[in-house]
Amino acid sequence: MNIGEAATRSGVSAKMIRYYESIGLIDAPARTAAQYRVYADDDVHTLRFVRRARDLGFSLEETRELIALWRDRSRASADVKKLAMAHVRDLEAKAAELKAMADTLRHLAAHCHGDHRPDCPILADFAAQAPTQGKA
Amino acid sequence: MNIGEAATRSGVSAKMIRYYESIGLIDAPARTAAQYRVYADDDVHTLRFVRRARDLGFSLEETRELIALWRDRSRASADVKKLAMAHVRDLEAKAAELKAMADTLRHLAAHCHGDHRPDCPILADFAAQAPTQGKA
DNA sequence: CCTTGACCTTCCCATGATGGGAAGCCCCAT
DNA sequence: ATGGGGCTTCCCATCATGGGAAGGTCAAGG
Repeated sequence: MNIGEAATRSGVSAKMIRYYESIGLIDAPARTAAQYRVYADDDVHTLRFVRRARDLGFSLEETRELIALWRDRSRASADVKKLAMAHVRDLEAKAAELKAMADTLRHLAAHCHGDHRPDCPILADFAAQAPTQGKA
Repeated sequence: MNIGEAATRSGVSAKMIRYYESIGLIDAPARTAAQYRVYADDDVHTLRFVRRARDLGFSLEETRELIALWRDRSRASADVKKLAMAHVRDLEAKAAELKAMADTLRHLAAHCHGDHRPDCPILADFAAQAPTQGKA
């Protein structure tokens, strides 16, 4: 099949498929005489694997490692689990960070009248002195 | 003061100060005869405002709007609150998304032995068919 | 057989925010 | 006057993705 069909079937855009090939994340497929890339079902399978890893927030480099582990029949499941759990901690840390920002802002907004008056604790906070340390 | 001191005092790197100036987020400061940028206390104040907005996850474009609102004494606090709450929802949505990924992965990892054996439900899930729809 | 349109190819550019580093000038203290 | 640190501009890299141009290809229908 051509790249368009592989894209549709895998959920990875043709643009990205070419890119993944260029960085060596996936193997270069065979070509027709006219240089068209030709994919097999197994390639689509790999692309879906990549898609799933990306959807779960793994970087392309991490995805590269995951593919290697996937291909390596002799790897221990502990290796995979270790990588996965490290990523879980990353994700949770980032989520917590975003949540903290949201909470701070929500708190500031709660004290903002939100009416026609100009006074606003949100901007007042932003404009307050002290970068991080206390004491200007 | 020179850009280095403004950077230290505001918590914004000299590199970023120049960048913010180049995109018109902040005003171009006066220059010495030797083209050195000269900042006043008020400029540091603005830079700290930007820093705070960035720390709370606002994009530079949103920060631009916030500065405009900050400078506009006649704006209604409702305008600020609206922008802030929209951002809070953004942050919370992103946090929830990351949390969902983490939960999914944590769940998969929970079923992974994590020992010397090669079988791993994590990779098995990644390699499973079906992109998003059910049914291959 | 030729046209049309959908598909493919490569190549370059843009995003958003930031950092790194080079080449060259400037300023102050010793 | 010399040295070192700070300043200037300019270009490049990151990370993952999309947009689009210019040109070749293939299949279907007239």
